Amino acid sequence: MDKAAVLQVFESLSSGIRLDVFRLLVQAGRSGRVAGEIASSLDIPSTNLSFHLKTLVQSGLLTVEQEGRFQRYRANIPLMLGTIAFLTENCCAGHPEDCAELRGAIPDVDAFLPPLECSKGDSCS
Amino acid sequence: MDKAAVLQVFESLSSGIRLDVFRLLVQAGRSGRVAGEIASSLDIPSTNLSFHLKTLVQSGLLTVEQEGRFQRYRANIPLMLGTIAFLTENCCAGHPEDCAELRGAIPDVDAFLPPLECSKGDSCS
DNA sequence: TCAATACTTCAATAATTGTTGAATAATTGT
DNA sequence: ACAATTATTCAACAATTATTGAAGTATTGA
Repeated sequence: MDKAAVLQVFESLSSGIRLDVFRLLVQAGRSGRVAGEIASSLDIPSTNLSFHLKTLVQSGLLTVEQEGRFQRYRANIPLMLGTIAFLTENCCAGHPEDCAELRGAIPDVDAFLPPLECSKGDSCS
Repeated sequence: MDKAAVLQVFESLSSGIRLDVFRLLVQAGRSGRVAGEIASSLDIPSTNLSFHLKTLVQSGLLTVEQEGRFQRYRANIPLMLGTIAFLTENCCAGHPEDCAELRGAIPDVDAFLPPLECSKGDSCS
């Protein structure tokens, strides 16, 4: 897995619609969903959904299989997890355990989030 | 960690420059790097780098700390890993082991990548 | 205090992405 | 064969993101 592949994965998850689609399909598991089901679940015009599905298939995060006149989409979870492996490669100069530890047990992530972003004009520092 | 936060993480890694910056800092570990070091390592104009660093800090993937006139950036690895936790929530309708298994041991991911994308006009099917 | 250094902000512009409706292709049931 | 269904492609347009150079802020060392 090279940089270009990883970049495609992130690009393909960097849209609210595509993130919703991927999550829906992760939850659907092996049975996946056909395009029309996705469109009605998420209330997205089919023409726009097609655009986003294409992006997700190109990155490899989704697979498609034809079923008569339906197209069945499924999530590719291993690719997702492998993307993290790429990011944590050669981790932590001299303290590789900083990554290793974390790969096993995923902690309470909220503690690592930054404070809420101050939006336009309001004086919070 | 909610959808908006996860989306920001993916948006902030969906640029080649930002992906390079994050990887550089993952490898740097606890010592991080100051902005100027990042700029010269990756050969990016400082004004453009600033733009990308801001994006990464806002998503939480990087932290900044002032050091005299320098700004020291560090990668936030737990946030990265937590993002995956979010994606694999409620996984795999009836077969949760599909995710659970994979969370522990990360497989040969290349096997899950799609065939090379055919670019404009060339007849490969 | 003054000049040099480190970095960021701003405004203009360039480049890329997302959305829509109309047209198209493929498949099924009658 | 025909009409209905499922989904995709295309071209126009809208919206968002990225890049640059000039100007600005803050810190340091002389």
